[in-house]
Amino acid sequence: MQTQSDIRLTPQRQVILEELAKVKTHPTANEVYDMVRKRLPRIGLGTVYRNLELMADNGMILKLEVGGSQKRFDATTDLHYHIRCTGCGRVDDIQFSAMPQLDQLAANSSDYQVLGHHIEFSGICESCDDPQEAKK
Amino acid sequence: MQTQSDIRLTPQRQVILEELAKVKTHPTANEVYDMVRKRLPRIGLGTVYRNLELMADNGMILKLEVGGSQKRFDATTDLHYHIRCTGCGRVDDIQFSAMPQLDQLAANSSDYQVLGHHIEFSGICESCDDPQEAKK
DNA sequence: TTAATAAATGAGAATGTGTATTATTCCTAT
DNA sequence: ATAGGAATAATACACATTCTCATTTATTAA
Ligand SMILES: [Mn+2]
Ligand SMILES: [Mn+2]
Ligand SMILES: [Zn+2]
Ligand SMILES: [Zn+2]
Repeated sequence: MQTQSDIRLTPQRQVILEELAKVKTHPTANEVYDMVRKRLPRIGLGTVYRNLELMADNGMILKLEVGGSQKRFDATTDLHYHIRCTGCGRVDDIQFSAMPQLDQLAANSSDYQVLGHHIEFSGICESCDDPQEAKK
Repeated sequence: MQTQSDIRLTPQRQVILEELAKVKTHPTANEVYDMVRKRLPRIGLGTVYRNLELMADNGMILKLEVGGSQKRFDATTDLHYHIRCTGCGRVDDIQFSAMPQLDQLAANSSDYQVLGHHIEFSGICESCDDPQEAKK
């Protein structure tokens, strides 16, 4: 039995992990593809999707199913929350400490076996808040 | 100025609203389409999408951008939280009281103008937890 | 009431994200 | 070196959602 299964560290997987770890932007699969392609020009988009999914299943990275039409990925796997700009779609971390005790509350008030939770704030980021700034 | 703008209550919109209000299941656009079609057999799927979107923009209903590949809709607009079954995808309400003060916390720890938040729990629903039950 | 104008609809095409298929390449273990 | 299994690249496919536009329906102004 292993949740952290022994997945083979192919060159593609290594580069995907490294590039994802470099950024704090919670990139989409396509954005990861673009980053990775600079180092592995022949990699396929399917490989990126397949491996991001696989790494998320193995707990090596997080798959964020936030608002908007695309899933996003996060190299930081400890429980933390996010805010999404309704203007431009960017996703940033929210720094205050997580509240794992919420899971117990949810378990008490439902018939589910609760596995976890995520909080997604929405708002307007600095660039979108200040159109003058953007025009300059 | 009106957030709750004066949207015309066409027969299509009325039926969409009524059918959505009937259920507690947070249906997808397609599921709403199926419900509505029993009363308005000639309605177009595009009309359902267009009006669900418009009603959500006007605060008449909620659009839930939860995990999974489809958006879901909710006739209950006051702040409350949801849990999604990772087995079958169903979405239910979580009954404990909302925490609007979280928005202030998020505002303090970010550069965003915070507009709101949503909490999505994940877990296993009763039917999915009990395969025997499902087989019967 | 009627004519003009505007808004909404229905049908279907188009877009975009993500998944499945498959032949080929790459590892790994004998 | 060889055989079996795993991973990849290319591409086809699925499907949720949006877009386009001709037609219908509602509103407004004579
Ligand atoms: Mn993060
Ligand atoms: Mn609800
Ligand atoms: Zn923004
Ligand atoms: Zn379930």
